[in-house]
Amino acid sequence: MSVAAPLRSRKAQIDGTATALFRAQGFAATSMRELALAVGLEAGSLYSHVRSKEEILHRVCFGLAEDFFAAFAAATTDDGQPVAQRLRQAIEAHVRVLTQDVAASTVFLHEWRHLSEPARTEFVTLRDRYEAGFRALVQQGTAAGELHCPDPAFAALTLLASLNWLPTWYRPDGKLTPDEVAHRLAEQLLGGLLFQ
Amino acid sequence: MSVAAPLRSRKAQIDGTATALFRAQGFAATSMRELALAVGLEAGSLYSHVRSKEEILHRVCFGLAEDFFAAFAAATTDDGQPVAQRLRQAIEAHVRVLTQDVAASTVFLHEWRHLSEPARTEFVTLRDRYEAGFRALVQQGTAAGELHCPDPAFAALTLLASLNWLPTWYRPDGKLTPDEVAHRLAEQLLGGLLFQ
DNA sequence: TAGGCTTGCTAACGCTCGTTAGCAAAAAAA
DNA sequence: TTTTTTTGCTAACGAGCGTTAGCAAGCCTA
Repeated sequence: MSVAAPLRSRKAQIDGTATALFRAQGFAATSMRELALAVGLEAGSLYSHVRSKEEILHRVCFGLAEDFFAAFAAATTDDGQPVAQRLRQAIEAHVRVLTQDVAASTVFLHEWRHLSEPARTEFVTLRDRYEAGFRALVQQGTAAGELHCPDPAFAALTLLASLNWLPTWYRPDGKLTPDEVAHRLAEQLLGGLLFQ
Repeated sequence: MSVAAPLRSRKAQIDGTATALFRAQGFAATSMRELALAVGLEAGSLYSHVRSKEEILHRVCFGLAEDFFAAFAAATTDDGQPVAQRLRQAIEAHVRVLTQDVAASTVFLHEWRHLSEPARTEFVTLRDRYEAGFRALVQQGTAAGELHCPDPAFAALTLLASLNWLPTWYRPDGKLTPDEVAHRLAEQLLGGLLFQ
């Protein structure tokens, strides 16, 4: 039995470090030698654990996509409640995934462009399907008279937009817990800023 | 008098083409040879018009920063009106700058990280100062009882966040004019989605 | 017409990139 | 114990990078 068993496998450690570097500098501006140094290996040694640089990006992007879909499904399957409530839960679920791993979220949101085909197209398709889920909720809510907006598709788009800038400013060590951030965001987006 | 005088100077053409490439692929993933090809020159010839690759990025980032400051100032100097109205105008002004040149906006929002010091720090300082302008508006509006939010700083942050995702989805040839987009966004963010 | 700036070319510089081959030690499996 | 797998190293590959030097042709000014 090894005395100091690694908490994470080397592969997971490489993925995590790469994610942090991709976030800070971008995929293209991060070299395998840089990654190796951060992990404590030589450049060539990385390839004992990882097939290529892009494979890491692929895993991060599609891994997070799964997280988003799972969270959305869990938040919206309860059909008993009003649509607005389910939308609120979907918002909070989205924020929770974002805050859970800010680095991975940033990579998911910005670095997927560096995937080569066909992964890139596959990713965009997933992304569109996820957005369609939000759009459907807003549409149902509007139809049911629970929400008011001139254009549900537009509203859904800008709603997600509001959430997806979060990784650029959110700090895990800030004074608000992830759940508080999620709640306030949902409150502000659904209720608006105007006093009424 | 030359028959086919260029509409833009070569330098402006290079800046514009580079901006489009930086937007589509990122600064680091765009090579000077690629840029030269897109402009119709050889790689070395670019340096007759441009000092370095980073100089282009610098011009784009700081140029747009000026645009944002100018638009914000013009939108908020009229002290006669209520704060909420001035905030609405600031939002619409921000959106107008974003939509005016989506490519440059995207570079401004994402690629500034590739500036080297001291330009990078200088840029971040400008960005912070701009955000502080919005924060002050929201704070004044809340103090005046025109806006209701638990945390003005948080609200200002997420307000700008909502706007800054726009370049990722906005299409100039879409069915909404820039002014309509600006108006709807302001409406939705200030009024919220909930029917009330 | 002469001089100097502007614009663009070709060729090359030193450097870094992602990745691979070949080998050695350690760890796990038999 | 022997064998196999895992992990890591060094060295190097071909390619692409940003940038520069040196030169030629075209243009404006005098």
